[in-house]
Amino acid sequence: MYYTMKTKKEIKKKEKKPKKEAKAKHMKKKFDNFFLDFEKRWQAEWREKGIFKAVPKGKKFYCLEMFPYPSGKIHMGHVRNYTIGDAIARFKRMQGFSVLYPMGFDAFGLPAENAAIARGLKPDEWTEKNVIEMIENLRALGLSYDWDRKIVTYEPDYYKWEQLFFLRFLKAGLAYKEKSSVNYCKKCDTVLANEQVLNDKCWRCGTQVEEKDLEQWFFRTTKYSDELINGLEKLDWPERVKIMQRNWIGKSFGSEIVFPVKDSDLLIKVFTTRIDTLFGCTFIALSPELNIVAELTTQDREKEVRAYLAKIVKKTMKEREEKGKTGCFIGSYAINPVNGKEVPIFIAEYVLPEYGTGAIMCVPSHDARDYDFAKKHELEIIKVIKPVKEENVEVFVDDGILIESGKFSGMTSEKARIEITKFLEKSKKALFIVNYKLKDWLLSRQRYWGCPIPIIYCKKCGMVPVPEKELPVLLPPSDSVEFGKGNPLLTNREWLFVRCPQCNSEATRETDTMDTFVDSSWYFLRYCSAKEHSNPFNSEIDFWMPVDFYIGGIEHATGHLIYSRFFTKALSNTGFINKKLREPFSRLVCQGMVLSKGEVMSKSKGNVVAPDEIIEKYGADALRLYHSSVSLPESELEWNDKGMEGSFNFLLRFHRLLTKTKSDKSIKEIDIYITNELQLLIKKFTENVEALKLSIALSDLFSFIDKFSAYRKYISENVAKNISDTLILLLTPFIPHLCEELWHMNHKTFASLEKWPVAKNYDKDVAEDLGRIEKLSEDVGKILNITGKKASKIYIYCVPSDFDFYKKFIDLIAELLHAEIFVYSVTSKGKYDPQGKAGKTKLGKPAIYIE
RNA sequence: GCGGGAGUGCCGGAGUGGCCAAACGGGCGUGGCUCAAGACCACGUGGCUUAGUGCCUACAUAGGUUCGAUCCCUAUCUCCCGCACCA
Repeated sequence: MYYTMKTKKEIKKKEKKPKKEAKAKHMKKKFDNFFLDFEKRWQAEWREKGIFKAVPKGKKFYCLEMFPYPSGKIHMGHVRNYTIGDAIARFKRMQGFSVLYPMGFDAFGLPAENAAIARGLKPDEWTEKNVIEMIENLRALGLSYDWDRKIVTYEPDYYKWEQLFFLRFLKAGLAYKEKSSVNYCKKCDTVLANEQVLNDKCWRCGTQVEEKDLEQWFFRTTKYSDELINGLEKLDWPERVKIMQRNWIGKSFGSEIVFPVKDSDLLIKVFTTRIDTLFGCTFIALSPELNIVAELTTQDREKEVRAYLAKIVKKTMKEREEKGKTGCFIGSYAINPVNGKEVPIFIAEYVLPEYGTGAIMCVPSHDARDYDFAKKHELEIIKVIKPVKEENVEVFVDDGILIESGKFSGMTSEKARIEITKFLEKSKKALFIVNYKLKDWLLSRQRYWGCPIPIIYCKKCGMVPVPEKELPVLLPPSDSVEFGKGNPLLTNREWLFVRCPQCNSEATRETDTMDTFVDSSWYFLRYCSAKEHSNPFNSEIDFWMPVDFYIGGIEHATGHLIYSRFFTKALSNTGFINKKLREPFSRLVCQGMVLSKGEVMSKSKGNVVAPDEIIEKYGADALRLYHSSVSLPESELEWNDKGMEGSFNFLLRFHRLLTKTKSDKSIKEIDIYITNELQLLIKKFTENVEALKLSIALSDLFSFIDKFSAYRKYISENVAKNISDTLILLLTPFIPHLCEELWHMNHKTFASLEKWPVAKNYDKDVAEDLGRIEKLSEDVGKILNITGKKASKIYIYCVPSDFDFYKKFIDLIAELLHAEIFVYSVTSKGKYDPQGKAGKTKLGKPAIYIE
């Protein structure tokens, strides 16, 4: 009978009985609340003693998390965000910084109002209930906030300042009202800012937005377009956020060119970044929305133009963008100022009314869109740019060398852009211009649950600002308005009708309220002086600002994080805060999402893991540890029940190691070694936390604990105590409750307020010596494991230069290996290696023989 | 289409020129512990090999730079994210 060769392992596997069950027998006992008990106790203790109060003194550190919308219970995303923030706040506090670490609630907003309509609740009651519940949730996590600085944005004490800012911005020309085409969400029954429209849909409910011509309030964010771009350079922010903001602001350098219209006094201005292609311009395209379209339309084309416009009106912006390149000749011709060429004027759906001048010069030879349009409408295509290298493309859109361009032929595109503009500038036909995609911030909302805009409309005086001393304009009580019938503020006549502050005649209030993003654009400033009642800010702001560490989700990259930067600049310019304070957040970190089963946790996907349930089962420390040890803050975090249990088991192990183990017999060399290793741990751990590599810091610490645990019985009590204390302190930012509990057993103080451990010198030689001995015992262990022997005598054959080393540590080795040790120099190997088996080794490693 | 990022073991995820067959955690396997138990401890977990060891093949794929690459460069493929007719 033939048989196939099997590896040792396979044979071994087969021989073994198929046992199991032993493990499965462990019945899950009910959690006995050991951890929960002291977690609650310490939370109460911290609160009673007020140990996390922020006091402006010495070196400061402002640690901030994006405050939550009070939707009810906190979710895993919050836990992740705040666990990281709290670890940093605690770490800095222990390093001796005065730390401002506040929390508040972004309490105004549509969901509260919609809940009111849907469930027959009042927005204020609903919100208040949620705030209370969330505070409880946050407390149960053991976060070290200074709750005295809590902000809730629906409180008049908060929003009255917002109204004051609005009035001053209005005076400074930073706020204005204007009629324009705006995005309107039917479902939310309000207009939306540009930033709140995603792919033509409402960011909140996903409804297709409509365009409406309405009179709306705006903040002049575009005033700071340049500063918003340039300021990014100095900020310690994730590069991707900076890129998103740069793209959003969309600065581009180009030229504005004037095209006179043939047989007319009218002029058409176009914006282009490619004036170098001007000689290739074969038509002009206007946005159908432009006013001059009517004037430029000739009689013979009127019918077609009307028909075309009627067709366009029916399309949404999105459809226009997707469908492509329809257009219509309107009869007039424009004159190219550089060569006098007459070119036809079209209206075309792909020309955006709001960017540049709403009119473009079209060069089908060097622009893909113009090319498509020209093909469709059979227009002339003239090549005026030659590629530097031969290239075989239909439409060459890159820079190259000019041809067929009069005296500019032969120039590079780059040079020609300057020269052509300069040339036309002389006759006032062109100028250099910078264009931005950023638009002003539409801040008014036609809803109830927001900060009222402090304006009054008088029949005689027109628009009148509410006098500052009459602020705040309070939101009328929620039971005095009607919901679900348009803007609820219109339904309360008592609130709506007022006297004009100037002439006392009949007047009405502005019924629009402010976008909730206004509330979140300055809350970080208010934390600095949350208890100040006579002014929005006091001198503490100069101490705490700017925020040193800001953590939150990436979704705010082009919304909140631009608005806040705008607001800081505007407040600085209107004198509310220091002139020099131009940027609110020095360092920004965007934490990754929390995933479950490969997808973002969300109710609709049904993969939500509720933090409060986890806390009930394992305690807050275990949950916090899981969040900080499983992946780096900026990466995504995959939820894993087993991993969660692993974090919990670590707490058990750590607790046991520090409270239940004792030494049998102390060995001096081990004491020295482990103390030395501790120094390395402190150094690396501190560096890693500083660099926000929390999971790496913790994995180093876990390794150290394994080692500490392995040697524990040889470590003298006073050394072990020192190590334990250090470990407790290092872990305090991560698992504060357990650390506080363990610390309390031997000290009267709070671990949370102790000094962060400082590393002493690390001795490499000490580590190397012990490392060699560890390697030796590892080898011995392997041999014993395989042979099943018990070591009674161990022979070590080493090179002559190592002889002294092993001789020196012979007692330690004997102790660790529980055997009699014999050390021989390898020169006499043959003589002392009776079995001839111990000689197979490489330089530097001793040969071992075990009896 | 443009811009950004990433591809490492059964899984999550470190490492970013040699100390790496690869931290730490999870899973799995083998053995120990048989009342400190909600567990714990030891060893193993690419292939072959040895009483400890050594060798080979690996860090998406294909090339290149280098004495030497998971790490640098080039191309390709895949995935994720942001913007999207911005003139």
